[in-house]
Amino acid sequence: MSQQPPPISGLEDHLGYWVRFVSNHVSQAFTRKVEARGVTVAEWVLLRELFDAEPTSPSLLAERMGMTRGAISKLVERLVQKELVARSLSETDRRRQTVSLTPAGRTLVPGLARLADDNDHEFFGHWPETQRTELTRLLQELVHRHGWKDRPVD
Amino acid sequence: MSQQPPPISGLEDHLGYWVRFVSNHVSQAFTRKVEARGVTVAEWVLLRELFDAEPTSPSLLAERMGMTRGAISKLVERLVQKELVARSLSETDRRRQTVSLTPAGRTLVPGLARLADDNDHEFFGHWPETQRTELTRLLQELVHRHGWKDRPVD
DNA sequence: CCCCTATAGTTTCCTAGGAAACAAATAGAG
DNA sequence: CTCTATTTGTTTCCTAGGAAACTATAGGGG
Repeated sequence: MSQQPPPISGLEDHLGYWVRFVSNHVSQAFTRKVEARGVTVAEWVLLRELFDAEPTSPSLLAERMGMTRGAISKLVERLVQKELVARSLSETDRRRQTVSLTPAGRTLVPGLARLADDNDHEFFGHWPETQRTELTRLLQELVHRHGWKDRPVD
Repeated sequence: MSQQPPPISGLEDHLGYWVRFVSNHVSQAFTRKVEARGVTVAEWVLLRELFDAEPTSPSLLAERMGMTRGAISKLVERLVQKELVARSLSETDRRRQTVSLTPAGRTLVPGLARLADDNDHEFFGHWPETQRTELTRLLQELVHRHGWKDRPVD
């Protein structure tokens, strides 16, 4: 007949809290690293996307990255300013454009990929291989279960 | 004597990528839930903070939440507008203020805590208890190892 | 052909938060 | 006591991205 304490959970009581905690810090660290090369994380993702699938249209990039076309439009414009990416207009359909890496953009990607490797190693490198694999598997399973298709940007 | 393929890692090759992937989606889902109650995630964190440690100063909130004083200033102002939080001025030191929950604010917190519970259950509830505990332990270990003290907001 | 609709990309308006300059108040050295 | 340094909170300026309106173009039914 004792009274229950009111079950008001705290911030730390959720797994989502800890995932976000780690994610934010890992991301912020990566942000600092890439910004030292003059690029944002979203720009890195777009560049890496182009590296494999070039040329592409802004709409496809928007879909693949899970961003709006408006955001992609501005993102591409910034990269054009930095001369890492080039836009070209379709001749058959004048609505369409095509986005591709400039030589400078293509040259930049491997270095950025290395930064991502470093960042991952910095935070997770102390875990045994099996640990990392297991965690990756769990998270991938979650992503697959929910059918999420975008790229995590920001 | 075969040539090595150039080792340019892809986005999915990093554990940080998968952590961010899951974190973003879990967070976005939570954002939608709390916004249906008219608050943002940052506001929820601040309210939950006050619920246990009231009254507090904006500076302390900034420190505990890992945000700038400027951001807290605006955040508190928004919550004052929504009448969930009240500011009061110190009499002994006229620079200082004190922030506390209004009755409406205090009433709101348990419902929001329930939303957080729901959200966590929605994404992680299908895992066995041991799985969740193990993952939480891993992430907490990481947080502790790096001495991170802020609250993950956003 | 003409009109209606759909599509591609852009632009405008809005929000949240960081950085840094700022104002007001206090503390502390002398 | 006074002058300087520090602390507290605010404000201004800036950035990135979403939502939705907008422009230009293409496609398709009649």
